[in-house]
Amino acid sequence: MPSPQRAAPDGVPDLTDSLDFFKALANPQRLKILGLLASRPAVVEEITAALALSPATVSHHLRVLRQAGLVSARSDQQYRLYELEERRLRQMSRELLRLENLRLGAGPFPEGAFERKVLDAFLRRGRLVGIPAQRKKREVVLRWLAGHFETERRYKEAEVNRVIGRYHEDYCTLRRELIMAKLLARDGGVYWRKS
Amino acid sequence: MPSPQRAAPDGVPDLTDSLDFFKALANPQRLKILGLLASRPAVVEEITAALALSPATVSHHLRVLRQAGLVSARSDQQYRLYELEERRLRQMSRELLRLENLRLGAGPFPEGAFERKVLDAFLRRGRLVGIPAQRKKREVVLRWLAGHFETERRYKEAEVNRVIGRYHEDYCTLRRELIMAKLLARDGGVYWRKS
DNA sequence: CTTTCGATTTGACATTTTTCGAAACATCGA
DNA sequence: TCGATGTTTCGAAAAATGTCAAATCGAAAG
Repeated sequence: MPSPQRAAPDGVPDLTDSLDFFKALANPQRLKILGLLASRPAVVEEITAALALSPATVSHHLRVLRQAGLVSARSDQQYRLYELEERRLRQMSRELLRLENLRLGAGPFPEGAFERKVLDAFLRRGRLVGIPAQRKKREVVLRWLAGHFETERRYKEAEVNRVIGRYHEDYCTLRRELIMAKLLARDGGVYWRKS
Repeated sequence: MPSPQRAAPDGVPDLTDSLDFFKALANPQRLKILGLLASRPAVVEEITAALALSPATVSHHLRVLRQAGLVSARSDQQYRLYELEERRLRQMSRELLRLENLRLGAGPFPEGAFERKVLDAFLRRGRLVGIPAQRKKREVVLRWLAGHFETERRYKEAEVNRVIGRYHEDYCTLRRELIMAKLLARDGGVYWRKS
């Protein structure tokens, strides 16, 4: 069984489980071992002879494979017969296909991480200390700024200037940028928040 | 592109290719990166912010993923947009299912490796220097010995003893063992090779 | 043209992984 | 019981990998 003690809660596939699986496959000797076992079950010494490795090393590799659920072992006399677990291969093959699982496994994309970083850099005590030159970052700041306008409300130009002025002295540039970014719309002297 | 320069000859899947693939997946950070990219393409800095790693490290991981064919990169302005290569995932998912590939990748089971090792240990200048006590090894030696009898030919007991005697003085024990192992059959005083 | 910014490469360091010999187990044969 | 045999565990050395800071590269902004 592939490490049931750290099963993930409730449908969220455990990243650790997949990780063990891929780690087990991420080694040439272990791939060869699986290739051998794909033909038929075998005892340690046979694998040792086939790969020119020490018994200790082969035993180690088999342990890794066993913990990944890729092989199973039966004791026969003084021997240990290792066998490929094809079910596990099929299961992980399916797992690989469903990208949804990967997505959940890593958690949802932290949509705000980049934004937060930018705002951290450009905000001091709630005020903008600069206007990013980079388009991507500027957009972040502008979206943040637009968030301080109420939706469904119409502003006179002086009101717009005052709102922006709370965060930066250059309300003139910023107001223009907000318009260009289509975050604010204007009709005559009246402004309102868009989107 | 997944390293086309070391494509394996003629249908035999390259073990190295699979190895790169699994190595790329055998790391928690890289799994997370794939999880993020499963949602949507992203630039390096976004991933950096999401994983709390240095840009250098993220860049390194992305290189590994790219060489495994798992992601592709497009240059957009000064940014680099990384995208998940779902085709590659599907392809390897299929690959994983076909154990035949694994089998070929590692080469056929060297059926004689263990046998050769045993015979190496018990043969000196073409003669048996002992009779293995272990069942498995003894069977190897007996099969080898039986190979020196012609099929479809009937031997008198004296002939059997002479043949065995070429390889070991204790033809008596060995003859009995060959019978017990059902490699030789006897009817009255006449022997013949079986199987 | 110079500066800035995002991305990559390089060099160094710490951690992990692979490997083997020696010792410990466990089972079988005598 | 004892000795032999196959396997596993332990300890240590060697190799590979992950990480970051600093240097470098390339494109965009001023």
